Amino acid sequence: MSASTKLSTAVKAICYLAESYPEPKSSSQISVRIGTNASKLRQLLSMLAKENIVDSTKGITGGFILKKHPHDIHLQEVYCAVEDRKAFHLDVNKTDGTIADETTLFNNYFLDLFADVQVDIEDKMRKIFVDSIMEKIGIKSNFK
Amino acid sequence: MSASTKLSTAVKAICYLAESYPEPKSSSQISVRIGTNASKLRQLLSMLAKENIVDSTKGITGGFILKKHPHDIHLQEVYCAVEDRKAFHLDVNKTDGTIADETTLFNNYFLDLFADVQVDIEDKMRKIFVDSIMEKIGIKSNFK
DNA sequence: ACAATATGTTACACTATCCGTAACAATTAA
DNA sequence: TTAATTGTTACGGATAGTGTAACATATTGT
Repeated sequence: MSASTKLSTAVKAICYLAESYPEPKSSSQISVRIGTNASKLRQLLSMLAKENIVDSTKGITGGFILKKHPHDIHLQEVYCAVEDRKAFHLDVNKTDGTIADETTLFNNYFLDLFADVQVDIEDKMRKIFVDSIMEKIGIKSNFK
Repeated sequence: MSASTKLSTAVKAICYLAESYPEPKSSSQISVRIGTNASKLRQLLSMLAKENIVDSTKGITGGFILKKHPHDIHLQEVYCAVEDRKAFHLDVNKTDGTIADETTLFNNYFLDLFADVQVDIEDKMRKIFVDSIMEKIGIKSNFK
């Protein structure tokens, strides 16, 4: 899954869990609602569980429930939870084995620039909370 | 070529042309210098030529020369010259044929957000000029 | 006029990544 | 014990990235 797809899919799932709180929802239930397949969804949700954003229980009555208030979940933490690589990763044409030549200096310059961009994006995402998204979409939260 | 690779490669070529100005350099000369293959490089440089950033001449004594002062070239215009798609494109999980449902609302929200990010990035790039990069790398410009 | 060499463009194979799906062990509740 | 769920891994098909080749076109030098 690409980074941006992971983020949007995870947020969709979180919003659905907020709406249906406190009823646990299975991965297949969520998948039919938000249009992703259940297996990939479980991958995302298990990562969210490790960051204590959702809770998961196995067994017949099991499923996922929201663990954190939508007002306290911002996009950056969702992103970091589901994306192992550096967010919105950007590439440069990597040089061959030769040591610190001019091309390497260029690459380092652009890697620094792209890292800066990365920081900007994360700062932006840190200011956006799930409850504001739900409000815009028109979904009511039943959390707590 | 990925968007970010195109940008960094194009800037490398521009810096090299600024350094060797006004001597025209062939795509193969540039390629051995910056470590990309000549064919892909010609693709980038022909796009830069269409935006009047470089000039190209055919024939035995031909090649590419810089047309614009490094102080007047910012990264955003280089990017737009070499990238046809929207810069730093980000994706959402596109919905199937069904019309404006909840998932579509979500996707539109995230597409808007990603477009915002895009604007931020371009604004950042608009403030960075090639001459400042050359200075940091340690390349002297012989333009004009 | 002709040969040599450059750009500009298209195409192709190879590779890596993305995406949906399946499979299965571990766990839990009825 | 049985059924259903999570958590994880793996796999095939599709898509995109990458390096290279090929060739038409244009231009210079002899």
